[in-house]
Amino acid sequence: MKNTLLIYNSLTRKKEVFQSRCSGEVSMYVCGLTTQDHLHLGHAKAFVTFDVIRRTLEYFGNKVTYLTNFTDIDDKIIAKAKNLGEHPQFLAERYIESYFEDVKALNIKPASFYPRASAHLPEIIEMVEVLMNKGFAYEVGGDVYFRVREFPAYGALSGQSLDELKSGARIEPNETKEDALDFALWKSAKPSEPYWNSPWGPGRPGWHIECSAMNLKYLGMGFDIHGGGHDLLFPHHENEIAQSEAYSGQTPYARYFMHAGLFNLRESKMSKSVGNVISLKKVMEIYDPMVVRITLLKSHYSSPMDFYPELLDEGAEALLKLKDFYYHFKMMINQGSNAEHTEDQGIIKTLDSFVTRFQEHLADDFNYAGSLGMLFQLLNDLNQIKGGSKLILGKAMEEIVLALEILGLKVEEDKEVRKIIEMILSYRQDIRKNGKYDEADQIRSSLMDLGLIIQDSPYGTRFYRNTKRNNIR
RNA sequence: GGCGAGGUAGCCAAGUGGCCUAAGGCGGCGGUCUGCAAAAUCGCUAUCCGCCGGUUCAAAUCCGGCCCUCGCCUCCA
Repeated sequence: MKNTLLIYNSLTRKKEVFQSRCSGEVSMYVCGLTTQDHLHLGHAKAFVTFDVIRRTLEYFGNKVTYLTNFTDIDDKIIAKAKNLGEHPQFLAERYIESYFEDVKALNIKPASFYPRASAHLPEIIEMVEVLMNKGFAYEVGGDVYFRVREFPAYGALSGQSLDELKSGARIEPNETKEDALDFALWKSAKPSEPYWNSPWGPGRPGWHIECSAMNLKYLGMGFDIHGGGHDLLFPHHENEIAQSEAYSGQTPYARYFMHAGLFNLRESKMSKSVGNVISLKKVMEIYDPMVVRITLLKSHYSSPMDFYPELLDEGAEALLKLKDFYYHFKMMINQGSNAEHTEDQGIIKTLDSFVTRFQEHLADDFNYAGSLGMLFQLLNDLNQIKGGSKLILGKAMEEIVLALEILGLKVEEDKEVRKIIEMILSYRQDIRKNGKYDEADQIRSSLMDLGLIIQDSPYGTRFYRNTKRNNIR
């Protein structure tokens, strides 16, 4: 693609022209899950965002290496496992499984690798040792801390000086640290806690070091895009930069930092600690997972999103519109003629304009909300045409399918079940021809009770699954 | 206190100097089409982009001031 791709880079707080480390290849890392619970809508927002970013980069002709991690060593996991009388690794494993179920339902493309913190202890320990040798870290009673004052660029990402950070400090006083802002690279194990052996005694890695260690191992310094939720900007990403650049002596750690806006529930961020979480699995019991996806796609990735009661219903209606068009248009093509049609030239023009605008929005900092708007605009335009040649209508369909693919929206489902329903509908069509409307309406109503939408049209009867399960009567 | 984001129709939301007398989604009202239903379609639903000034031939978009909302600074996607 010849589009110049712009990316808002949190490092410079500006949109920049994207240039990857190697032309045609993009390496990206997305801070993944701390495996302590099921996913909620906030996770979905971040993960869907970076999935579309990845798909867009691929669409623009890049080969993308996409990493997302599991932080499966963590204080909360340990605490929760202890509560349940379960081994922390088992607990982590359950949530990893749950994660895979959810991201699959959301049609998030698989990552190239899913590195786990627990599988990278040697790399982590090596990093900490080097940081100590270079004077960037110190040990106190089995704990190792990063010495933030030794790293002059500390605070660059969050736009804060050390003193500013300190004055806002809600940091627990800790006598053992040289500076309140120093953060843990290694934590000594308390009795009965799981541990790994290290030069500083039994313990476990601190929170931030695992991302650095895995990134440096798989992607190397200066990889292209580092993503995550906006809540990770400080301290997590700030600390990652400090420890990675201090360790390697090179800069930058990552060329572009990108942050997805947070999902808020009634004015407070949806996070574990506040407890106002909407479980993704619960939402997906009620709505088609694609409802979640299209809802998240309706606003800019970097904007925060507020939850309100109608939010998902609106997405459900929007998805229905997409599905209805898809099946309607398919029938129209099937019954189209190969002959040229008076509308053909107009359709070509409409398509060209759509493709241009769709791409322009994506190329401008992945404005998928704008692109989705263009797609709906195209649907409205195509609904107005009286017909077209099979060839041109087919081309339009190809563009739509491609657009849906980039946005990761699946509208077609279960081919097997479709055959059975087609048989039923063909019977219904016969009796309709004979004027037996009461029975035909009865069949339609029964199918709708099963969660199907049935639409009679001059092209035949189309059907697809409803997007909201409690619409099922 | 510091840093950041934002205020666009009934709701959500894109647009950030002229293509804007402002996309798109949801909703509402009226018409067309239809065996019915639904979908679709047509018309109407912001003469205006938080407020006040300024710059400019031209501003929702730039500058200054004010008001308000949200997030981060503590574990979090």
